[in-house]
Amino acid sequence: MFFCVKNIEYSQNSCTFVVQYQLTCCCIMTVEEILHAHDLKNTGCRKYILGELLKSEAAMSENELKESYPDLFDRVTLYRTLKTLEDRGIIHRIVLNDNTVKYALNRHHHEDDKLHSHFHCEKCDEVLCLDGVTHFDAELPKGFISKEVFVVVEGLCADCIKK
Amino acid sequence: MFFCVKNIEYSQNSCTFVVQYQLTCCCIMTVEEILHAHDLKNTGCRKYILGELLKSEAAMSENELKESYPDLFDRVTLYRTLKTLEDRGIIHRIVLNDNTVKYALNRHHHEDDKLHSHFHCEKCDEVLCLDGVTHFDAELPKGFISKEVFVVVEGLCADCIKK
DNA sequence: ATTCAATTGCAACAATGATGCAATAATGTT
DNA sequence: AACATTATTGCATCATTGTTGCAATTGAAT
Repeated sequence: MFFCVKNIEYSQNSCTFVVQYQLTCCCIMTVEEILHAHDLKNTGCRKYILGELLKSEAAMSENELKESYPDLFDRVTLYRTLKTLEDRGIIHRIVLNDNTVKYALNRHHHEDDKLHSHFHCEKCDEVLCLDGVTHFDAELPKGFISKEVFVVVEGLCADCIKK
Repeated sequence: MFFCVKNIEYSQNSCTFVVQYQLTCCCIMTVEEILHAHDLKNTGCRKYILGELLKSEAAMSENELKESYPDLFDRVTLYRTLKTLEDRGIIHRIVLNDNTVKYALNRHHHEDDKLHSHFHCEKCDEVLCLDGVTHFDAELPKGFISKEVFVVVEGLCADCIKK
């Protein structure tokens, strides 16, 4: 199955991230279309989570997702839906150094990405995906190979410095 | 309070890590002496944890620490002891991308360290502190400042590649 | 040996991850 | 528009981990 966005053809398997990037950043597609593109049913919880994440620039925790409507969905439903969205490559989970977890949309082309870096404000707890240029080099012990690198930069965001 | 190791004087507050580094890597001091240097009582759980971590090159999880003697200490005691040792700067906790936690000795001079990087073997689950040269550069949004950077490199260790 | 503060074990609770199962909802078909 | 089928949801439930209070115990200074 192929579909076309902005005159570029993508197979659904190999390039959904690019499509989604155009979606979320250029607002060409709706939540429903994202789900359809990934062969997922248009259910309430999925629409809600994607809607919230699309509205938010920052990554969101399970609690932050529940904030607006605490009892809209069962805890397990939220948990399973987040897992499904993660498995399908629509969102990713970010594990912070304090052991908490946040979720964010995969707004970019992640397929070949091996470096996942995020910023965590120690004051307001906001988490952002670092989309700018990021370099990482580590000297590994002999014979070791690296596959993926996860980085969390802890610091203060611009808003919190002002205050 | 000052004390002397290898003809170099260190104030206890500012340089305990250096002392400890000499300790653990050069085997000048015992577990008891480490505890004494940090003004901590010589208790069973502390001696056990430090002993296990000193024996092990890799970081250890709570379960790995309990493996040899499952019922030697209460779960809460282990938890609190790990916290004490972390608070005193003797060990550090490593949060992996799968949400699990491991602990390792602060074998190096960590005071000015802002980059904490670890290797996690996806096959055998072993975690090592990356002591070699490690560089990290990230372009942060305008006005943001970074304080600490936590890195986890996921991959395969030499032993697991051979197999 | 005594004393005092620190440490430990136990009970208990919260938060989170995870699974089974029956009820319900979403989509393609008639 | 109703139906059938499969996926999704809510509920019950359990495991694991983080956390605190309190009374009993232990470490080490005297």
